[in-house]
Amino acid sequence: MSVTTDAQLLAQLRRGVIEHCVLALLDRGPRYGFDLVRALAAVEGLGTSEGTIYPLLSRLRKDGLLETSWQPSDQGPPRRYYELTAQGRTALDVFHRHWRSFRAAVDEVLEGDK
Amino acid sequence: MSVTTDAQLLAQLRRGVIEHCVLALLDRGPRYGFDLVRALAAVEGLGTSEGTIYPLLSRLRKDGLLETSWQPSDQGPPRRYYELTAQGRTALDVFHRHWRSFRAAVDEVLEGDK
DNA sequence: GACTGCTACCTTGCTATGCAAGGTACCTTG
DNA sequence: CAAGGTACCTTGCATAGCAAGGTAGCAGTC
Repeated sequence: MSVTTDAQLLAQLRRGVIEHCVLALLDRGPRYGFDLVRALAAVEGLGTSEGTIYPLLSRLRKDGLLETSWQPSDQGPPRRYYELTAQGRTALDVFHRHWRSFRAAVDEVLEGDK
Repeated sequence: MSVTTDAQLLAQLRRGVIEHCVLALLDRGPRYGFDLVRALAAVEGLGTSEGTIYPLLSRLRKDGLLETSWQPSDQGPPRRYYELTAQGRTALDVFHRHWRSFRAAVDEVLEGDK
């Protein structure tokens, strides 16, 4: 048992990145939760589920990184749109820097001396 | 409260990567736990503690990715050296591929349309 | 109107795992 | 023998992804 599967491996990688991928997506314009799930699913390795996204969006809102507004839909129930606050944009910038240096660190260890 | 701190941000990033960084380090030769902690601490962003490493090494050993042997030290208590098994090397290769594609996915989302 | 299916929201409970803190023990130096 | 560094390991907590389940609006079909 255990012996990390591919799925688990990716799940672990997503951790701590998804949050900021959501911010990055919202940096391009407002979006609603269900749509974010689809957008992430379209990117290999970032696919996730509603059980991940909704609690995440709640948290980001509570932390003041996102604002929301309900809007009716042409076809279906109303949607809750999320958009970045100034604080959210700052957090995204901070992450951006961290990501670059982190990525380099991992590359360094992985490629090492090969 | 909450509002992810830099430390927490990095901790989340490390998740799912540390495990394979350890494998990568051991791919260059056997090493003991305490030394791995120091080696990781030397890489910006990958610094972690014994409370992380020892349970991790145990798990990897249980999963058959590592083998261990006790060896006396010149100065101090005996050391438990870890080295990769064939299975461990395979796991490292698998991760390597995942990492590259994951890294590209995140870059794509982050850089997006800027 | 009732049924089906899609869209869209959200919550509960489980699990994995990083880490601070604490504990044990070996060895050397004074 | 006391102190300090090295080295091992465990306990308990907090976080966060996710499967599964729940609610409800809307559209099309019979």
